[in-house]
Amino acid sequence: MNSQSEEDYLKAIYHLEMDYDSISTNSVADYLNMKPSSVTDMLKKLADKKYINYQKYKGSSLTKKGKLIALSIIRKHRLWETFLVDKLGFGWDQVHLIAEQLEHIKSEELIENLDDFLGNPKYDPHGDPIPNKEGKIEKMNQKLLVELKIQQEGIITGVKKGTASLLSYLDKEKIKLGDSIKVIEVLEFDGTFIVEINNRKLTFSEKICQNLLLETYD
Amino acid sequence: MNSQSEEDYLKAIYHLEMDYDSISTNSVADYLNMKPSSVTDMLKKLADKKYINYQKYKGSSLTKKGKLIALSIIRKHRLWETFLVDKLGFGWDQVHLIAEQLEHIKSEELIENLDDFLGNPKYDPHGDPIPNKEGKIEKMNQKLLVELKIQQEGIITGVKKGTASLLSYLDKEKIKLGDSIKVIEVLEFDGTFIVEINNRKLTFSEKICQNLLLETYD
DNA sequence: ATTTATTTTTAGACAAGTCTAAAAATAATA
DNA sequence: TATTATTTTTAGACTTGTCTAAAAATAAAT
Ligand SMILES: [Mn+2]
Ligand SMILES: [Mn+2]
Ligand SMILES: [Mn+2]
Ligand SMILES: [Mn+2]
Repeated sequence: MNSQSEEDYLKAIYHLEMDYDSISTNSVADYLNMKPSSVTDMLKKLADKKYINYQKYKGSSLTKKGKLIALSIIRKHRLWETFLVDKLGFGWDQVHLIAEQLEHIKSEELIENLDDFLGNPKYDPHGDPIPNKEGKIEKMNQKLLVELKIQQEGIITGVKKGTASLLSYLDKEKIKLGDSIKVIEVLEFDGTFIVEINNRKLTFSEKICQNLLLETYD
Repeated sequence: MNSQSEEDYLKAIYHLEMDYDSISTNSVADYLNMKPSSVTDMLKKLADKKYINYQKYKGSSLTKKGKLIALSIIRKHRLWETFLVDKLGFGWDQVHLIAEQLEHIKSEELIENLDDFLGNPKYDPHGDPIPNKEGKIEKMNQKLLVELKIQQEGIITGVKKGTASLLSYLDKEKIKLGDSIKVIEVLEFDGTFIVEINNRKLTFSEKICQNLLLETYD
């Protein structure tokens, strides 16, 4: 049985591996708001358990075993988030901290029953794919809006980390996850995007475009 | 913020106070499968926090503050049990251990939304009353079937602790919580009860009658 | 190629929560 | 009441997960 801490570390390393090749001790510390010395201790323990490949001073990576555990925690996290939004009426910007706790509840049966109860959803309220029981997860062809060319289309799947306030703005503009978005024009002067969503033309600042994630059709 | 351990101790003391006047260190240790020395340590901490009245060698009792915390944990426990049975299709005999974990999730809003989602239930799947947000709990006029006189009626609310197998028997006989039960006859020879449930006459051994809890109308 | 800066690990400490073994207090029995 | 048994507390140890401060390794800059 793995502790809550161990699970959070494995999840952190998994997320960092999405963005970087080699995972440094400091990057894990930053991610988890922990001191590097604490991280070193935990990395040693996770390596003992064969959940990560850890070489002193060189960095870490998940083993197959560790990756499966990380994915099972992410599965639970995203299913609980879906429950909180779909069934309990929470907003997508309110569920993360609660799911951070719920993801550690130990019961195989619980999570499978929850999955069925929710209608076996494929995406969580932030548009992130939910891994299946076997740890298979859809690899998203995800791009930032700012990376799209004129006339290119995509489906809104989420926002970048640390931009929760963007969610409220989208809400206010009645823009939801799953909405289709098409680039009409880009102003060279300040990088402003003119886009079309739900048959409406809207103007997005460059900053918004740098933080809005889309799934594209290529 | 109270730890999971502190919450479990407070809940244990609350339950013990239902059955006994003075709560001994050893009784808490037995209840939680812990060593008495560990309990002493925790009792001191809970007393420091003004959650219990603790006097060396004399025993403990919950303060108003401690009782409110215990009741809030019990509220969460019973709401989660209701969720697991009503929404996720668990049996009443499968939910306790999972609720034992879920009861410690920290979020006021979560539990109030869950309460609404479940339709503000008054009783959990074992027939135990669910405390309200303010810590008010219905005092059940609960009796064992064996205590009823001939012609007296009651509503099945649960079974005594440690008799989980009785639940399966009742299930098999299509008897549910909330069913009304009436004593028709008591055989003096062996204490067998003849009762009426759902317009059926049934025979219950004395042992069953000593473990079946009813709410009576007096 | 040295020197300097950064990253990472080690060493040692601490809090929480548990345990065992022994001492002290209380209760039961002779 | 004196002795014995039981309950409860104390003393000291251990594990987990965290921290600070210092040392060691690696990377960057002169
Ligand atoms: Mn977590
Ligand atoms: Mn999410
Ligand atoms: Mn618990
Ligand atoms: Mn219950």
